[in-house]
Amino acid sequence: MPLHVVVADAIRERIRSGDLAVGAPLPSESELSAQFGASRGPVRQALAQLRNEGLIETSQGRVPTVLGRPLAHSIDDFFSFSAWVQATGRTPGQHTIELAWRVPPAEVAGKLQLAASDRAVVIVRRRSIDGLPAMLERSWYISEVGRRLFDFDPDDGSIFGALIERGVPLDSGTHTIDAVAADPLDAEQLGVPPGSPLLRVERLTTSSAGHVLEYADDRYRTDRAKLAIRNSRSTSAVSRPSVARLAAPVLQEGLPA
Amino acid sequence: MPLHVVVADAIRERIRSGDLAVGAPLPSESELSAQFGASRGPVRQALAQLRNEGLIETSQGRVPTVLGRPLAHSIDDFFSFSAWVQATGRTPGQHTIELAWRVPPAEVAGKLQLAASDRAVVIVRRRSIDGLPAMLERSWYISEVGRRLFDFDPDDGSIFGALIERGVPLDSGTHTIDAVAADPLDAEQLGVPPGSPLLRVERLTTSSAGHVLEYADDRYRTDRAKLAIRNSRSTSAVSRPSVARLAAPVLQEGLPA
DNA sequence: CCGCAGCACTTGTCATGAGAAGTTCAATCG
DNA sequence: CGATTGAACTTCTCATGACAAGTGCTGCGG
Repeated sequence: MPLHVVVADAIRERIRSGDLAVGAPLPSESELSAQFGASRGPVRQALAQLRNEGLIETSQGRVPTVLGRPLAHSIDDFFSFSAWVQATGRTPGQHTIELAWRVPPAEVAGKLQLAASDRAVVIVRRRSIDGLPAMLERSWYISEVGRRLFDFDPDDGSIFGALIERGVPLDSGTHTIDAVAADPLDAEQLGVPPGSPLLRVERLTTSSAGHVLEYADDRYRTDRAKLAIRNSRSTSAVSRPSVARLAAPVLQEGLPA
Repeated sequence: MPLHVVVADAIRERIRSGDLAVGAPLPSESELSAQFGASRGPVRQALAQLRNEGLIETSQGRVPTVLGRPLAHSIDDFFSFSAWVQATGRTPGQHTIELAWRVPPAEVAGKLQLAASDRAVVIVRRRSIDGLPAMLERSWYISEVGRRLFDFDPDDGSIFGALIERGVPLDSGTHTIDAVAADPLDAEQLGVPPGSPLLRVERLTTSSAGHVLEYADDRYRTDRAKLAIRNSRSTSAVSRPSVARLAAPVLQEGLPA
C-alpha cells in the first residue's frame, strides 16, 4: 500500500475517532514525516487528499487544522442503497414489486439511448431501513445488463454489488435531484398520503467508456432519508464538495458544525 | 501565478473549448513539461487537480484522457444564487418580502447556536430567473453579520457577494436536501398550488473558524431549478463528486453523457 | 504597558533523480 | 496466422534539496 495512502488513512482515522477534535491543529509536515518515516512528498500528498475531502484546512505558514468529520465512508455509499444503509449501522431491506423485460416508455428509452422497439429490464423495489419503508426504486437496465438480474434473487440484497461482482462496469453516475408528489403506487408502498412531497433522485449510470447502462428513479420519504452536501471555499486548491445520503435520525450526529 | 495553476488553467481551457475532445488523449507528462518549461512536479499537480474535478482520467502506464466538460464554473456558483444564474447566462432577480431583527424560533436558534433570547436578522426573498419566480429564500443571520444587511439594498443583487466584499468570512457550507409541501406563503410567492412538492435546500454557512453565521431554507420550484451530482468510482485517486444547480431548460445541454 | 521589529517555524512551490509497475506495440516463435 | 516475448514508453511513488512567502511569538524599545 502506497505510503501516502497509509498516512492519509491514519490521519482520517484519528479524525473519525475524535482523537483529533474539530478545530484542533494537526502535527506539522515535518513531524508527520518523522512519525511515518516518509519524506515530505507523500505527506503533502496525503494532506492534499484530506483537504480535498473537506476534512482539514491548510494555508501557508499555518499548521493544518481539522475542519470536520468524514461525511460518507466511501464512494460506493452513494451508488448502493445497501452499502449506504449498512455504513450507517442500520439494516437495509428490499421487497421486489415487479421484475420484467419489456419496451420502456419513450422518455426512458431516450435516456437509455435505445431504439423505440428495444426492450429493457425494469425492476421496482421498495427499500427499507430497519424495516421501515424509506424509498421506492424504479430501475431500468439495458438488456445486456438487465438479464443478469434473473440470475439471482433481488430480494437478497444489493443489486449494485451483485452486478459489480459479475463484472458489469458500473462506473460513473449523474444524479438529478428534485421533488415530486407521491403517485398512487408511491403512496401505497411508502405508506404516505397520495400527493405527499417526495425527494426524487434520478440516476443515470454509465460505464467507464461512457455507455448508459441504467436509468433509475428513486423516491425517498424525506422523514427517513435526506441528502447532504458539504463544501468549502477557503481551501487554497479548489476543493470539491462532499456528498452523502443521510438517514433522518442521524442528522444531528452526522453533521458536525 | 503558480506554474501548476497556469498548466491546469491552460488544459482546462483546451477542454472547455473542445480543442481536447471528450475521450481524447492528453499529451504525456514529459511533453507537458517541455511545453510549459516546468518539471514533472507542477505538471503532475495540475493533472491531479483536473482529475479531481472529474475532467480527466489517469491510470498507471496510460496517457491521461478527457472524461467530460466542466459542470460548475466555480464553487461560488453553489453558494450564491446570483452567481449561479449569471454563470448560466440568465438574469437573476430578487424581491425582498421581509427584513427584520427579532428572536428566531427555537429550531432556528438552535442551528445558529444562539441563546433563547438572542435576536437574529431574518430576510425573506423571492428569487427569479429571467423574471420567473424560481425560489423562495428564508435566511437567518447572526446579528453581527445580519446588521450589515441594512447597509445596502437587498433587492440590488447578491447578498452573498455583498457580505464577502464587506469582509464577512462566509466560508464553508453544509447543505441538507429534502422535499416539502408548499405552505401558503410559498404557494403565493412562487405561483404554485398550496401543497405542491418543492425542493428544499437547508444551508448552514460557517466561517473558516467553524462559527455558524447563517441558516437558510431555500425552496425551489422543481420545474425551474434542480440539483445535479456527477461522480465516478474509477478515477484512481478517490475522486470527489461534482455538484451543481441546474436551471430546467439547460438540463439536456448541461449534462453530457 | 503597548507597539514594532526580527527570528524561528510553518506551508507553498519547484527542480532533479531514481526505481516500481502498468500499457502498448512490434518483432519473434510456434 | 495466432500467441508470446520483450523493449520502449507511460504513469505512480518516493527521496532530497532549495527558495519563497506567510504566521506567530519573543524581546526590544518607546
